[in-house]
Amino acid sequence: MNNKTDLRIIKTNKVLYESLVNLLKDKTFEEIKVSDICDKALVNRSTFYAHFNDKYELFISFINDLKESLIKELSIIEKGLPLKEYYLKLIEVFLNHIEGKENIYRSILINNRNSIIMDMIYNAINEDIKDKVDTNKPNDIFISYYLGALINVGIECLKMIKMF
Amino acid sequence: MNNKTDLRIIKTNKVLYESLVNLLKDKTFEEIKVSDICDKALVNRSTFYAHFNDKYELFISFINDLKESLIKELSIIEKGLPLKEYYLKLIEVFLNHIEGKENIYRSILINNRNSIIMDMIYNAINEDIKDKVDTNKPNDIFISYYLGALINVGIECLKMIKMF
DNA sequence: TAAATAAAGTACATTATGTTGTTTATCTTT
DNA sequence: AAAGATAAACAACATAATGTACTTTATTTA
Repeated sequence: MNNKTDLRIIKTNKVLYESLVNLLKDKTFEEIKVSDICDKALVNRSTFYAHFNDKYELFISFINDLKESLIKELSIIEKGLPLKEYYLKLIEVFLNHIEGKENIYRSILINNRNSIIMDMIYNAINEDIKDKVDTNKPNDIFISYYLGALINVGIECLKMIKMF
Repeated sequence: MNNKTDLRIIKTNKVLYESLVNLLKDKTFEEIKVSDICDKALVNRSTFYAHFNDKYELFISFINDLKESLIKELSIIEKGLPLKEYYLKLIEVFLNHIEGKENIYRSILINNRNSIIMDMIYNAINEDIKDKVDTNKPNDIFISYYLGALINVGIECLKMIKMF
């Protein structure tokens, strides 16, 4: 169950992802049961367990895909920028990223403000910033400050967009 | 089951709180079962359900207590300060608050970076700031920015202190 | 088209939840 | 200090969800 090119595998993974994301619009992650996911995805429960040990694994797998796409988008930022300029570009890239995946992020964040996804964002950006900017500031706390700010603003934007 | 002065009630609430916090040192909140909490607390499971509908209610009740103590500590900040000065005091109060409840916050945040507690902190401070500072900036996003930064720095501090 | 293998289907053991009713222990009040 | 009130323990049960094993069916790949 690890051949990434088999259409059947790709397909069930996809519908399971979609099912989970859709359920997240209405429910907390914790309220969602494996059978809910399978019902909505029209996938047999035993098939689910052939792919994932539990719903957390599904979720994390999904989040990792999100992370990859975020990393890819971050990669357009040049190396060696001074921190301030990097940060400005970062804001742009990050808000675009969220906008592009708006429905997904909203689903996950509205009921949940899910910490796993917060960590994912934090880590993705943190890796990028350490790779690209060489700052001499007392590092982690400094970066943490700006990333906390940025992520929270991202969430706030989502909330606002929701209004309309 | 609502008389807040009955010693029995106070006592079981306390041991349930403590039990949960201790379990959070080793496990994710989601991994913790009601029976785990009861076992560690030496409380019968039916007693648990006499107090709380589920483990979330216990957790939220606990978080609300934390919130109250944070609000109390915030109350020493004067009203009418300009935003910048308010923010400086806020940093001080908040970091002290975390330091005072260090074990609790570490338990909850290490495995979890729990979103419920993040929201609690965010809301407590947000209410305080809106009550005390009258700023004319485009409000929510602005505040969101600084609070995200502040909270993340708090967490980062906890991580660092953990090292020693 | 054949061989490989994923998905569906079925059945079962186990665990966790939530509820109810009874007995025992503890607390409050007078 | 005793009586009445009530919380906690205990026990039993129904239900829901998890996770696993095995067989059959359908799809995919080569």
